[in-house]
Amino acid sequence: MATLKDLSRHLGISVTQVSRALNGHDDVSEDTKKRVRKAAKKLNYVPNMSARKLVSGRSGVVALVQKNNPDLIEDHNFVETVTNLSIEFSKLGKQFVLHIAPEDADEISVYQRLIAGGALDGFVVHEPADDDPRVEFLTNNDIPFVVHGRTLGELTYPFFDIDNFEVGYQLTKHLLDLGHRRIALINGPRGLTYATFRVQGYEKALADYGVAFDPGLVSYGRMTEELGLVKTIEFNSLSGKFPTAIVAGHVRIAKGIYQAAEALGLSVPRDLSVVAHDDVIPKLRASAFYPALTVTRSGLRNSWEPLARYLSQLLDGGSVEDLQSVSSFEFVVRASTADIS
Amino acid sequence: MATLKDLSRHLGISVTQVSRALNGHDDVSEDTKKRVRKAAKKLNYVPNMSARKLVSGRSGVVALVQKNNPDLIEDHNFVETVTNLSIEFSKLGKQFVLHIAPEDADEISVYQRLIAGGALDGFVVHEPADDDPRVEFLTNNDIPFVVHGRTLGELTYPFFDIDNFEVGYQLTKHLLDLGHRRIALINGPRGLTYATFRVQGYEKALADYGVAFDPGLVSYGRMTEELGLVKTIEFNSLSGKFPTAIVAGHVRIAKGIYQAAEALGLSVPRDLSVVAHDDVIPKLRASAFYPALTVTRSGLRNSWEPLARYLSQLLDGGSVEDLQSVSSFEFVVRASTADIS
DNA sequence: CCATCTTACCGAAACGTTTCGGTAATTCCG
DNA sequence: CGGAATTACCGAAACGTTTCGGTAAGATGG
Repeated sequence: MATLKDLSRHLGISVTQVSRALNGHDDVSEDTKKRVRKAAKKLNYVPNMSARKLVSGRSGVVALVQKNNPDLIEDHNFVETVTNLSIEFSKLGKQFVLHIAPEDADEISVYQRLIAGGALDGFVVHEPADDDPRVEFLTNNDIPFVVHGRTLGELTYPFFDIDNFEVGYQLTKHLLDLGHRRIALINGPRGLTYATFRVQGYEKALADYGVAFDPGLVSYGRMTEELGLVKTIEFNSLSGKFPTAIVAGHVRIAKGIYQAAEALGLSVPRDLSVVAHDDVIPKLRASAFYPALTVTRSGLRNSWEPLARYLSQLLDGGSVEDLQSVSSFEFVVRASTADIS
Repeated sequence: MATLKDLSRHLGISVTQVSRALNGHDDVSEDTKKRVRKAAKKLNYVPNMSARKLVSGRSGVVALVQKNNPDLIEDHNFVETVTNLSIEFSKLGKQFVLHIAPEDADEISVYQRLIAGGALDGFVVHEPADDDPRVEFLTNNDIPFVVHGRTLGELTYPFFDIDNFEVGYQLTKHLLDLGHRRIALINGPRGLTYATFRVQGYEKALADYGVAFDPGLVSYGRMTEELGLVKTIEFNSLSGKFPTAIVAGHVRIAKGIYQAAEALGLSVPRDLSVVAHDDVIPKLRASAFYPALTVTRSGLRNSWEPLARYLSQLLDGGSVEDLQSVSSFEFVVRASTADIS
């Protein structure tokens, strides 16, 4: 474990110059920089993080805090988020810590405790709600964070999101253009911003086509196959009001809808049109559905790199405006919708 | 961000005494300790990790290093390990970092780099091989680590494992007792210690019953449904040598065997007996198989807590002998085997 | 040629904690 | 009563880094 002092002694120059040389400051001659770098490599020098952190006040560690729950490990979305953020932050030379808080913990106080000791520099906030208390807390306390998605309030923080209003709008519009008028929506969990945006897009499309909004045709829940299955069957029990088309918040939900249709003896797309949003999960290909599923497509995998980068840049003093993006999506028409006009 | 100096000033005693009071040293009066603790709470004092680490040489961070690979996120076992270790280390007040190394990286140098900066205190080694280079490296360099499983060499490190030799032995013996003589084994990946132990147990049982060992009846691979399916069908193409029973290294493999049996028109257990080892994965219940699967059972979930604790205790100077355990398992007889004697 | 600027360097302080060595004041014991 | 032990405290140094303020030596310019 060589230190700066070792290098200094070895090279016959001051610790100051060694430090500045390695950090690329400009009041060190090129020649000295070269010599220092060579010696550092030779002596296998690695900067001591704790010391660096002590003086800079930074730890180089970022975290995602998640309340524990029994289904957490089964939550494919969550697992993918954690794994990929871990990879991306590794690339940026930062440590990414998953901090699981006890199920009954007050999340806010967990953030407080973690930040206070200087053990952590910032956070990634996952699945934000319309009016998210975590975002409010972190903002008020000037704690650096980045959001995967966004809240409905003022956007004073870095985030990466896709245009979920437009997702809801386009999926619904596509069905309206085909003549559908009874269109159901099986959305994500109520209160999460992406679900809110999607239902808003859905409502706007209906309004643009002069179709009345029927709250009975909108349902919310965790985006699983089961949700699609159960809700579709529930829609069926609405006597005489079964929708001719369903917008699904996720390909997984659509899978459940297909199952329900089969159970109910309905044919997709003849009796029921289905569209969904596709996050591009490797093991769940919308194109492999039978009939192939029409989707808005926007790879979740494109979000990890910007998320990690945004937080990193924020910590390096980047300005928030440069660290926000709303990514777009593709519309992929396949075989799961019928023209009934 | 209150510091020790703040507390010292506030209480009118030296920084030294404040530090010692909070750390429970015995040359501080009970009265002072109480006052200090109260003030610490009041001023919302949280020790600065970087400073503490700088002097102690410890960072409070432990890691699991894993080479990236395309299937990593799909690897349920891996994900469960990471999530649960994260939870357990959180409980112990340590940060657990998952460090994903690039696919082409030299794992050893990753360890070296991480440990050198003082950023990490120790490692968890996952899925050890018979003669694991990571274990060798970490041992030689006196870097603290704990192994999930163990290697074949000298056990000079903390580990938590189950008795996989006995797993192999008991599963095979059970089939032998029922009169089976052509018994196949579909094992985990070749070279991993648990797979090695299991095949040794399998061979020993055969030997004890005077049955010749046939290498053609043993196969290795990642423990997936697909492996069970493919290998069973391959066994079938061995003309006239189809086994009457199969030992599966994992319930998932057994699932594939059941599928293959169905495809081949074979009935379990009439035409083919099946036994497996059961890690007790929530979504994969051996008792829900039809026919219900006979297994050796040993919950993977019982390993996280000891693993985290062992590493923690090792870092606190615990002696290795107290930090090793080979856990046992239950034998659960169900309906997947037939007596053919 | 003198003043100013630039280049390349250095010493010392600072970050917040732990710990080593030391010291008064009190208690104990024969 | 006098020396030894015990109790409760403190100052200063140390961990390894960054950075602030300063300084010589040489280059530049009018």
